[in-house]
Amino acid sequence: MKQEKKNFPVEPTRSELEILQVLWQHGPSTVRLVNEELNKLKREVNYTSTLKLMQIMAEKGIVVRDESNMKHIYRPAQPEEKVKGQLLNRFVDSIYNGSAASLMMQLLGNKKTSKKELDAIRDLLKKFDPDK
Amino acid sequence: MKQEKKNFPVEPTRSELEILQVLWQHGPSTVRLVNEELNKLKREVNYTSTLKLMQIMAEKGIVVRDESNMKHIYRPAQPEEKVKGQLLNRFVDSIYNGSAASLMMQLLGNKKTSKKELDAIRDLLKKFDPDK
DNA sequence: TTAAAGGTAGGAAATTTTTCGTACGAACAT
DNA sequence: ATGTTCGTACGAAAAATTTCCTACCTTTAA
Repeated sequence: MKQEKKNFPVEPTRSELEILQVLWQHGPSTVRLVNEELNKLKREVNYTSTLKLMQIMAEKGIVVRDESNMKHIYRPAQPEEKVKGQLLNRFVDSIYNGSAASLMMQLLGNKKTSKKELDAIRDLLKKFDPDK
Repeated sequence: MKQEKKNFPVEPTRSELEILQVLWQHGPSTVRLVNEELNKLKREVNYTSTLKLMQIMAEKGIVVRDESNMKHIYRPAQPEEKVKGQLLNRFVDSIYNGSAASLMMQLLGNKKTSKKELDAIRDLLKKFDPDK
């Protein structure tokens, strides 16, 4: 086995991340629901493919499942914010050499970041450090 | 072939990204140099493995190589900022549902984001929109 | 001129990730 | 009771990614 029940879970693959997103958005769910969402939002994928992937995720400890009923209910093993934080850290480290400021720079120069978003960011910053 | 010379290049895999990082840091380089950096910074990897990967990247159009000399020189096909911008967009979209503000929030709450970084971010924000 | 060092090309193995077929059990409507 | 629907398990194929072996060419030092 490559990785047991490490405190720090293995990092999700691309497909696994898609599944996590559905779980985050809908809360604990059945495979059926997740699969339907994936087909709706992403690409066409077979039910058993999603099932298999979620089973694997359960093995890896990325999700936890409730088997008390026939329809197993899956939920993320870690809090959403924690997982996202880890992903963000990895991202900043690998792409921006660990510099959050660099990332910000790019974000601000980004066409896709709207005026509204910018304002929201400014507010956040004020709230975070009022004396400035 | 999966993707020709699309204007929008295929997205790099994890390993390919590591190679890009070396190229970004050192400028156009030989396979030898890249391989040495990978071994120094990341994990042990055989010379020909790196070579092969870089050849594949050239095929995909992620990098361009100068074959005029025996020692081929590889360089990123796209400007660093552009590629990073694309990666960032994908990241924000997939993890934060497209909300740069959400990402910021996480960044600010992050232990790893130092005081220094925060100050830098604030400065950036001021420079970006002085009238505020 | 030969051996050693260092380069590329390319096939193929190894690994990881993704997808799906098949088997089989439980629930349910008829 | 029986067939249809809906569920899980699991093996394995398919696809994508990563690694390395081998062949062979060029340069260089002895």
